[in-house]
Amino acid sequence: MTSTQPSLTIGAVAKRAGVAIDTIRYYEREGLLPEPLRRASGYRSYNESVISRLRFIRRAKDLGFTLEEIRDLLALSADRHRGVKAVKQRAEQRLASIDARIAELMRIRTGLEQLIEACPGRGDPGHCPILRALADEEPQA
Amino acid sequence: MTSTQPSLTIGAVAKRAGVAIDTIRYYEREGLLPEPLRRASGYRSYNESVISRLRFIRRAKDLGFTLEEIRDLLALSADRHRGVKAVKQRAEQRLASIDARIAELMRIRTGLEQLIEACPGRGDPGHCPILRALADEEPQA
DNA sequence: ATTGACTCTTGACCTAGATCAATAGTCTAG
DNA sequence: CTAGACTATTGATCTAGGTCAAGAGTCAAT
Repeated sequence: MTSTQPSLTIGAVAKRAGVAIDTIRYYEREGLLPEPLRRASGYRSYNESVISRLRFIRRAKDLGFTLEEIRDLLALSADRHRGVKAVKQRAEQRLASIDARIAELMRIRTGLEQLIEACPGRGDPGHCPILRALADEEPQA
Repeated sequence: MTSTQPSLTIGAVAKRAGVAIDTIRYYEREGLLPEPLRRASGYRSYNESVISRLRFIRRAKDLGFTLEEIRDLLALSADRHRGVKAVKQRAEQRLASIDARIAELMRIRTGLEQLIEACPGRGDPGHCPILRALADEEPQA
């Protein structure tokens, strides 16, 4: 209904989407953005849809998707009906890898916290549990 | 007491510490390992202490310290008395940044999980909440 | 003495996701 | 019409933490 073809320049797109011009060209090279129309001069000519696609990319990045995964999501999102199942699967995979990363960080966190609690913060480095844990005096065989 | 100077080659050190030869030379360039003695031939000649230092580096890496932070820790650990306080502070900073990273991942996790739960996994992509959230139809001004 | 394994240095290459520089051409307001 | 802003392409650079290759020299066992 309100579909116009305003022919945005790359600079205008960059400003409205909040990304750098170079990033837009980079995404185009990487296949995350379709090749835009060109003016006679060679200038890229965009319509409004590129703005929402750039926002899609940013949101997906914020959710921890890599650009490669995002390229995949974009392809799936264009596949009516068949795409939805695959998109949900990708999201579930992403969730699992986030959970794994959180668990790993929690494990690290626990170890580090115990060391900090046990360290008096002064005195002989030989008695500092942090340094001792890192050095881990191997037992003399 | 049991201090010998076995004059290890870089290959023997690599094998015993479980790292690649190139990694040892890289750490040396980066200032994480002291420059070792050399034989007349130019071969690096190590004593046992480099093994525990390499283990120190690996453990610190496992705790999420960057090589730069580890270089700092190593310098502090050599500073008797004054070092301990600073080491504890570094560990506390590390803990804080781990906590921040966990919190960020939890936030992402929550958002993603809600989308997954709301997605039926089939049907029209226009109704898939994951795709809708990413696309985020901007309200027509 | 030879041979095969080891080591030396220098410098290039890798991932990911951009960012920047150089040089040339284009657009637009006054 | 011109000045200044904008855009084009190609290719280099950056971070972090290494990894690899080439070419030359060394060591140890036979």
